[in-house]
Amino acid sequence: MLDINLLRNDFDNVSANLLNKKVKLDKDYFISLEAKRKSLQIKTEELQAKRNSVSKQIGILKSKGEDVSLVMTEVSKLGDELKNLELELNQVQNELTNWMYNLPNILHESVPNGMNENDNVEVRRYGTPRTFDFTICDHVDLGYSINKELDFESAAKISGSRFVVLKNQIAKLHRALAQFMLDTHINNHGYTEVYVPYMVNRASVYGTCQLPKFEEDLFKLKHNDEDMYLIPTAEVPLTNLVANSILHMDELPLKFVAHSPCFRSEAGSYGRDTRGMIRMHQFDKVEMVQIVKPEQSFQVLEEMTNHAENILKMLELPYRVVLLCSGDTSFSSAKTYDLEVWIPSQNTYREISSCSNMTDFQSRSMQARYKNTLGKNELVHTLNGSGLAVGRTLVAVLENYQNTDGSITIPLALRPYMNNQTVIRKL
RNA sequence: GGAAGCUUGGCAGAGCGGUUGAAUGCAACAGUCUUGAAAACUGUCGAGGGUGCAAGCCCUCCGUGAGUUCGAAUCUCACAGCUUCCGCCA
Repeated sequence: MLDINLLRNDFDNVSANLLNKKVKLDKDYFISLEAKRKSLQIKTEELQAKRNSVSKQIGILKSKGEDVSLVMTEVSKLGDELKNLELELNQVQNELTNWMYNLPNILHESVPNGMNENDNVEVRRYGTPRTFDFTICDHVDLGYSINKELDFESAAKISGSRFVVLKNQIAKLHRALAQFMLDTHINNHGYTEVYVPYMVNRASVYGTCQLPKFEEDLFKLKHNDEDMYLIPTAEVPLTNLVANSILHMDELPLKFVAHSPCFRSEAGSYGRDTRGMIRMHQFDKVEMVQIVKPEQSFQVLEEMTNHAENILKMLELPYRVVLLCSGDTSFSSAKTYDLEVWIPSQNTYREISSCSNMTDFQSRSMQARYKNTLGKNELVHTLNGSGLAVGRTLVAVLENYQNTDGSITIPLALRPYMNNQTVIRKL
């Protein structure tokens, strides 16, 4: 959530910034609601103060054994008026915070302006897409001809569309990828491994700001009359680890990494990426999260992007780094780099990781703070990045490492995780 | 699923319905002493919000939500979480 004081003091600048995210703020609405809130709050607190002091007087008078009936009748009249005021104030405040929760994060000055993904800026490239001297297959055909180890048919039968069943060598390759990614981030990049719940409560999804705006993207469950949500990314449980806490300066930065399934309803993406396992309701991801001091967050974003890139480098997959333009930067993010891996069958780069600096946007809703050098409580900055999406990495490996005979060469980095197997082929 | 106990500040732990936002201890921070550190001593020290140029003043918060009362950490109800015992279970 944005800082409401930013709007009170500098509405026009905030408004101009958010316009780049294609969000138009209603100034009149905000100003009138704020005015209403202010007068109501002042009146309410005045009455509360009066009630408090009179009640205190009653206590003092009674202890002296004096008569209190006169004061009692005076204060008892306050009751109804106060109750109504409190109710009204509550409504106005709810409306205001609700409105606030629907405003996106402010963009960093280094983010280029643009409408959509066409305006994103390529920052750098790694590797050269391989030239094939035979007709290539996409991962669906490859997986089918390798003993149906990539099995969409079975998944459709037992669950529906946008699910996949992996078997035997490909299932093992999928597992190897996740293990390899985890180990690399733990051993080379200094992250702490965390195992997290795959269902979280409502407060957690509010904490990382997926709610209230993106409810329809989530899978929702009922448990004991309470809403539970399947995590759309491990970012939610990992980041909420520091919700409602005050951290010590020396604890920062916190670096968490988790491997988890992710669940997304993909509402509104009908017809997009229907073939293959690019867009699934359930996919695995290795997620990095960092909790850092505000002044370091943009430096850390560069580092975290490098951490994700290292996985692709070690797998020797061609990719490029893209700085998202204003219109393509997500709701909670101030700045985002996407990593796009080369997908031969589509003859293009496809998103495989997204690294974002959420600045204090999430920490404000989570109340995640640290005691700074002045001894003041200050909101931390939170960052997250995929390191990487395991399913899409599997796609990339299958397609980039395919051979004329339909077999797949296993990347060197993964062989230790595959009993030193070198090739996946039809058995 | 059944039964009992518990839930207070960063932690531990007091708290007869009335100047209690909360004793005390630890931790933390600042200072004195010390070549430096430790110890000792002195002082500061919960969070969120409103208002104000500011100093300050005010409001809210003792698991969560309702209720009783002029007044609730303290009483009532519901729910949740934790601990222990029984049942079931991977």
